[in-house]
Amino acid sequence: MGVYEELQARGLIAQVTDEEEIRELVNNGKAIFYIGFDPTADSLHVGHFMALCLMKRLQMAGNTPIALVGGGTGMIGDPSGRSDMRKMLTKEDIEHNCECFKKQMSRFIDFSEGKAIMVNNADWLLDLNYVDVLREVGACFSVNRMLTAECYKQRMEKGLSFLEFNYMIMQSYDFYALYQKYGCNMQFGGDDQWSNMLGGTELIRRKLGKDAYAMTINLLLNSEGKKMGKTQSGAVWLDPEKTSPYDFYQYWRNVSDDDVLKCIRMLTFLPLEEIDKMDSWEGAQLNKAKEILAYELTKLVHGEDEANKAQEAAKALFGSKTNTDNMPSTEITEADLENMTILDLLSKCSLIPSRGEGRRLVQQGGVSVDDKKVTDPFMAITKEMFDDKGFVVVKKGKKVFHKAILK
RNA sequence: GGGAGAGUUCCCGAGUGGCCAAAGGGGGCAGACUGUAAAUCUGUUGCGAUUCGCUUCGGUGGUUCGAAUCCACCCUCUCCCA
Repeated sequence: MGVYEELQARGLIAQVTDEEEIRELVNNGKAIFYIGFDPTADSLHVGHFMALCLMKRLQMAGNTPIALVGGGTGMIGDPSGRSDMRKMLTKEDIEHNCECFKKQMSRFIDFSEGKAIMVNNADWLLDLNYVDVLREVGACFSVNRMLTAECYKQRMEKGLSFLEFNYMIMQSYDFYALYQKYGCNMQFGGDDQWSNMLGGTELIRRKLGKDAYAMTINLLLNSEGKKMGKTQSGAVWLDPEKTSPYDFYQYWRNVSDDDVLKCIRMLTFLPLEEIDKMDSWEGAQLNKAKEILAYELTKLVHGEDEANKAQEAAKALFGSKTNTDNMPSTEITEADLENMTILDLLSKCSLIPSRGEGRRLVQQGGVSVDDKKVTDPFMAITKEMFDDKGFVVVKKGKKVFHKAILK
């Protein structure tokens, strides 16, 4: 089975421009492909992770990936599939984010000895001359056609600025530039990028009379059709500073039944035969599959050590024994203990956004300290509580554990 | 440039002088039930406090005893015309 068939079997492939040709190139390691990442934040997230995995799979099959960091396109902002305009980032932010991206990427992809290339489109986009670009590539685009593109649909109702409208042209220009510079013959990306990618193949055809190909991968959607990798507090980040390995593990540990297998298939590197066996799992066994998913992903993103720690911490907390070794923790001092109530402790550990929220939690029976339910929002936290072990375990709801360590 | 309309709490969306910290829904959080799932039911959801106070309805001023609600100017967006 070639890598193309594997991608297919994993449910990753969404759309392709020319199946036969792409299969041929990719399976024989002849593809030089690029995937673009716009620096919209200071860390990559789960959506990017899928693209990185795709890169890795193809790289392992002998193809050459080009990771493109969007220092130039980030200045514009991709309107694809969005109903509102992105917040404009400052140049400094973009540069900073690019650096963060580069660091994280090099942990996943092997850039040594020309096995992969990293580029930044700021290098060619920022110096473009407006009139030259209009004459060189602007003439190749039909506004009529562009306006019918799927990616602008949502914006046709709420408004689309000229700035964002040009995003497609910039991305097309990237492909065109990479084709000439590196012989890049393919572009991959999330399915929401389809229109932008077609713009590139079209431009290459018109300007150079050559064929280039595009392929999109399915977005990771949950059974309700929403993008996965998002929590109420924002994205699930790959940066351990922004989403701890434990939280990362927990996110996947808690996916719904309907989504486990799909996630394992799309995101992990487990052999397909093994995954197919899990297909028939139900009930408690299916719950086991979630554990596998969480462990595998945490291992991929944060390494084996962190994955083990996260798994042990989770097992200990949700199992019977109380192994507190790897629990998220906060240090408090003796001075903090002065007149400290449970509300103070909760906010010290960042478990509540406001004291009112904490009060409510206690009233509804959602807080416990060392396994004893707290009923009084003014319960004093005293030094004696820390006596035997030097820390106290605060539990919020059923799943959030935190260790307060007395320094 | 001319005309019409809109901007409300995390989101959608009611409210058009006092009874409004603001209906309803979504989402979130907590409780029950469970498999750390889903579904369901219950409670809760601006900030601080032991029956109270404080800050919010695009911005700035004004009218009024009192404004999310009325007036003026400004900003942003949508639509129609150019």
